[in-house]
Amino acid sequence: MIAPDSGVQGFADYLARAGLKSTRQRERIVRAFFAAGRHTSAEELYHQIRVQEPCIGLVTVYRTLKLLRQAGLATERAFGDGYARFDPTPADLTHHHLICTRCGMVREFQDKELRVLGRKVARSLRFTITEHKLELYGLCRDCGRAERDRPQSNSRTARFSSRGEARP
Amino acid sequence: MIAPDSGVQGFADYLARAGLKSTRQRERIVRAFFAAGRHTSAEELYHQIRVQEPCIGLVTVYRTLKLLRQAGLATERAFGDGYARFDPTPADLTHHHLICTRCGMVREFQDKELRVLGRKVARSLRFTITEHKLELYGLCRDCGRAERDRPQSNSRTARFSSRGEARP
DNA sequence: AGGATATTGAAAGTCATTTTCATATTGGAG
DNA sequence: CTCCAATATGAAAATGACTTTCAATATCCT
Repeated sequence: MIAPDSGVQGFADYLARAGLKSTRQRERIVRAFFAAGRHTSAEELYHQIRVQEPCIGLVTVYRTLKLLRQAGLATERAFGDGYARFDPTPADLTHHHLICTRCGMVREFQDKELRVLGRKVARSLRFTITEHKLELYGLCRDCGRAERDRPQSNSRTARFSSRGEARP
Repeated sequence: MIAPDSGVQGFADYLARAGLKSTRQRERIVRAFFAAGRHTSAEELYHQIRVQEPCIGLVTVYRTLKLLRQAGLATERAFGDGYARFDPTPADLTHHHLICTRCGMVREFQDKELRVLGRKVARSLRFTITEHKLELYGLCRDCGRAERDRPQSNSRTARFSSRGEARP
């Protein structure tokens, strides 16, 4: 595990190393990012920050998230709802996702064996892993039951979920 | 393994079951999809089909791919280059991806243990799996070496790759 | 301080994908 | 076979997440 603010510090280090400047906006965005938990979208971050600090642009949020990714501190995900979601990378290494294609719920799980296996395979192919994505799509318990009762819902545009993911 | 045309047949069944109509366009698109191999984008399919059959719209390709997904015959992927890619679902169950974030190369690999483990975990969470995604992001051998020689390339817009993935 | 260099945000642009809508096709009922 | 209601099609327009442009501003090295 990693201490709460080490991500913020890590980003500062990255900026220094890369000869980039540290600004008030970047600091606020990065702090909000690490405080926000997981599966955060750019827009969500933007609105959270705007509450206390209206003078910040969505553009800068996007740019800072890109930097976080380049620094290896953020992992980008795509669950199929059209938004890019970001996770702090350390968490990334310890959890995976089950995504219900019916109700959109995202459930996390951990499995050490899976992680170890993944690394082993990658190493044997001489690949240096920086990010993981294990995503299993299917039906959660409730939706699985519902589907068995009333099969073949021919609903239009069953585009995975759409906004509002279920959080633990 | 599954016979070459069983996917096409499976789609016909799906249409019948769902009360949808079978058309010349859908047939051509689905046939092309199953013939195309893996990681096919909508645009690629479109152009392949246009060669022999100019009277088909990109819109219909998108719509048919959505149906294929609803039928459980296609799996959507997002490697980070901005395109949605589609794989026939049976293949999906037998291979995973290593994606180089520097040169964009996509390499497939298989690992039975990984698959079995994933299923086991999902079952223990009472989740019915329909699709898999194990994607490992990092540096391929060549890029890993290059990166060690000339570290911290602060290049603008290192947005994963961009078009033209490497195929085996 | 002073100035080269990087950063910001508003507005405009991009681009894959979706929606609209008028026209055409399908397939079951009669 | 013919009708016709329901479904499909495609061109054009819309959407919407994300990026680029550019003039104004902030950072930090000396």
